[in-house]
Amino acid sequence: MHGRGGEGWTMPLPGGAVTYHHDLAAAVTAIEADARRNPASGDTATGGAIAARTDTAARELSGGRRTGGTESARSDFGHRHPEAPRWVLADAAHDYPPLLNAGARLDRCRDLRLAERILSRVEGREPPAVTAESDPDAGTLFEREPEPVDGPALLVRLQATWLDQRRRAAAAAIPGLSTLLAAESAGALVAAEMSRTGVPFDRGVHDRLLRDLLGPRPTKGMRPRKLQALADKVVDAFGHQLNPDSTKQVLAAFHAAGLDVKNTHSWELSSVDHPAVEALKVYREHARVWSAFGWNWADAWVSATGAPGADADPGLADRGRFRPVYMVGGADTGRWGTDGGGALQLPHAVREAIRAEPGWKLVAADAAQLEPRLLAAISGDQAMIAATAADDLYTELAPRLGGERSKAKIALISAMYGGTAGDAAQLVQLMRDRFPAAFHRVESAARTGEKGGLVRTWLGRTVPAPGERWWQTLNSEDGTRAATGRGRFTRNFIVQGTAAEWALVLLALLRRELHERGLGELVFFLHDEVVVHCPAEHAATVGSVIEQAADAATRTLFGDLPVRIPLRPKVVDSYSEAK
DNA sequence: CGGGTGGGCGCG
DNA sequence: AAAGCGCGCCCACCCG
Repeated sequence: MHGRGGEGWTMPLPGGAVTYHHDLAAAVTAIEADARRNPASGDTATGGAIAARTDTAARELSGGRRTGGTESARSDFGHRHPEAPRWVLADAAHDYPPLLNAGARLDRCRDLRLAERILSRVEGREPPAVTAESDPDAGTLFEREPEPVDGPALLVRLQATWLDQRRRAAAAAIPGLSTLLAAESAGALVAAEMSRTGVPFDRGVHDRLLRDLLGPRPTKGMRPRKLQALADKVVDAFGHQLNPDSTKQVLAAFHAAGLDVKNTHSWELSSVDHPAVEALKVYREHARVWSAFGWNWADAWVSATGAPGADADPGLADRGRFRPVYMVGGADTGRWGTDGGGALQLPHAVREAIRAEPGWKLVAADAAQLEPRLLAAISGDQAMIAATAADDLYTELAPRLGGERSKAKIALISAMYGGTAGDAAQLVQLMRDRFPAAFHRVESAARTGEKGGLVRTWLGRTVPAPGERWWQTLNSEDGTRAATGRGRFTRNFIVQGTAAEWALVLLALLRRELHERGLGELVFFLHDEVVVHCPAEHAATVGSVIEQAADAATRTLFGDLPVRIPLRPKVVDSYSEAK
């Protein structure tokens, strides 16, 4: 055992002994280091009030089954230290930040909360709320009434939960599932680390952008000067007082002007001939920047860099870090969401404020046409897979999909989203004729969804089962509409969800490589793009590391299938220069 | 007054 | 109830 006398308890459990440590962060650091010095010591078990490592976990998820098949090798992502601990956490979003604050970094983990959601949906159920349990003998974290436990009792519960999940994952017999669980958990570590690191942000640049757009920061309760001028223009155009923020008042004003508009969406107003339209559009665009990403937002979400001496250096006085909170798997498709900070909706108008610190660079990389490339892969459509060799998939496919790049794009996007408007329906028919396998893949996902069935991503993430209400409305007009809507959702789910898991594997690989080679910090992730902040002299290396990580992610998911998913890095000083 | 909903729009 | 998927966040507005 690695538990040292007086630091905690050790107890034998069905899946292997676990040790509880009073000072978990210190234990983590010591055990991680020991695992590197002595990779064979995989039978050590330890843990703490919020984390447990089991020897069963270590064997199961790393060395033990490596010879038995490709699956565990995939879930290790080619790990250099396959015997290293995989920490079992009830909820990394809650449990990992304190460890980071104490200076402990986890190499890899199993996040029981995230795994529970994936497994529940695989089983066609909704995940229960996360609870820490009272009765240590009763079972898993996710049963019975919530009542907090800690110390050894929680360890027992963690152990039981892990064993229960392991059994259910095996019973599901989905080849990619353990890879998905590992990738989701790696994402939880990345998210916590990125929130802690933060995106390098220059408040001086942000203030200048806001001043150019809105005028100086107003006193509380007032509109900025330029925004007020836009509001006045709207009022003048209508010829009477109204609040441009009020949809109701704006709609009434258009009706009073004799214009029969159903709503005030910008696309609806595009066909309306009235002097207020242009002013209103500009007003709303600027008002959004002000309210959602203005000075108040920066006050709330941008904090000190944490770098020593930064406060003393007047040249760095405006420097800070944007620290949003990410929700791993926040969307049903597995995409991340944000719980404050709005990181995933950051408007281009303020991206210039995201700047590398002196002597450093940002390496921003995005995957071009990620979803159609993945559709090619998951459908096995040979012709479309061959086309992924091209840098621009739409241009490559244009001769076979309507002749122009823009038409090929509509054809593919409409096939993936279920679009029918305009000439989409006709272009989707071209998809059916030229790429039948890809077409059939999304069509069958839609049909399954319409009938209330379950569809899964490539690695096995599963769509939520329809609720009772859905079945009750089945033979009504509401039911028809619900079925159509669910078909569109499941159609898109298999593509968007597979893209999300490709990105998770990419993050896992990139995180480890950057850390092991000490190249830089992962600071931002946005569905299909990543940003690394690194010393200028490492920027070129980081670029190739990103490209290699993308290739490795593709191989992890699809093996030798000749699909190509390039991630093109760009070295910049400001995020606004990317793309 | 506080919470919930809908409109509108930012991002991919 | 949208041009077709997934989100978050702000405001106005409505309700209790």
